[in-house]
Amino acid sequence: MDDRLPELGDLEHEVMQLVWAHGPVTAEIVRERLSRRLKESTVRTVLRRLEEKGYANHTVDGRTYVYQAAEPRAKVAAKAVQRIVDWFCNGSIEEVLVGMVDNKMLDQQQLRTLADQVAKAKKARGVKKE
Amino acid sequence: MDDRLPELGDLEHEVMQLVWAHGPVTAEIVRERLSRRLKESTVRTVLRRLEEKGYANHTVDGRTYVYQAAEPRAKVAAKAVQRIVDWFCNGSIEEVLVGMVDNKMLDQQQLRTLADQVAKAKKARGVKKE
DNA sequence: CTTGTAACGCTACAGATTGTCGCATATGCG
DNA sequence: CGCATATGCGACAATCTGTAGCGTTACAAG
Repeated sequence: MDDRLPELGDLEHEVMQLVWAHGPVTAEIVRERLSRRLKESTVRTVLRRLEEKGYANHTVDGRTYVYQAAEPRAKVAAKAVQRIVDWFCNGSIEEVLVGMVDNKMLDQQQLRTLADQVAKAKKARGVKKE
Repeated sequence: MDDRLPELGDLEHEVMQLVWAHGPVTAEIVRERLSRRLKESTVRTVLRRLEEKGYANHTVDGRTYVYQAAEPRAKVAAKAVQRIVDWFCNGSIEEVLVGMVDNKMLDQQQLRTLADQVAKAKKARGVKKE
């Protein structure tokens, strides 16, 4: 339930973005929305590999495969960040965040807002647990 | 000044960790401290590639190359995180952080401590800046 | 100046990824 | 029961990475 998802290539990433943003999709749909114009088989291969990697699932509707994200985007992003943190620092998120502030990527006001937002979110759904 | 550093392989990463932790080092030093026992040429290749990728610099001391990190670890980590954020979300760090909280990777207390720490750090050295 | 030795970089190479397809195959619809 | 079509599979080239062997160069001793 906490497996390390493999990294994605550019195309794979673009496809996942579509899946996340557009909800359940077919290879055809993805193909249309994609920036570059590719053959269907190409799109299918990517979708299949995405599923192998654990990023997506598919259900069958008639003879059509419908893909959807296996995990919400935010969760995947969070895991990715967690990995960065583990990799570089001693798992110290603080160090990283401070680094971001140092690099003007995030200011303290943003952090404060964030903290509140998080607290609120936690209270809102953290209570009912799961 | 804000170039996207290429990603690192496992060995490259381990070497960078040594460089960051151990300060200026020679290929020999790295070789000794490394977990796996490799040939010197292997270590040198890695160091050279690390330099090509912009992670390290080297100066010459006599006939010996001395490598050191081009950028502090925290900064690189911050950039990596920033990339994740840009890649996955709309650049919304909040979304990612909230996701981390949702996944029990970070609790609000930690966030609060962090916020304080950041504020303090900013006051300490942020004042003399702009 | 010649030569041995140590420190370098260059080139290679195999294995894993990733982007891209062509093609044989399976299957629902009319 | 055929046909059109949606799928998967196998392939291939380009890259990236781990790992080295080797030829080259520079400095110190003879």
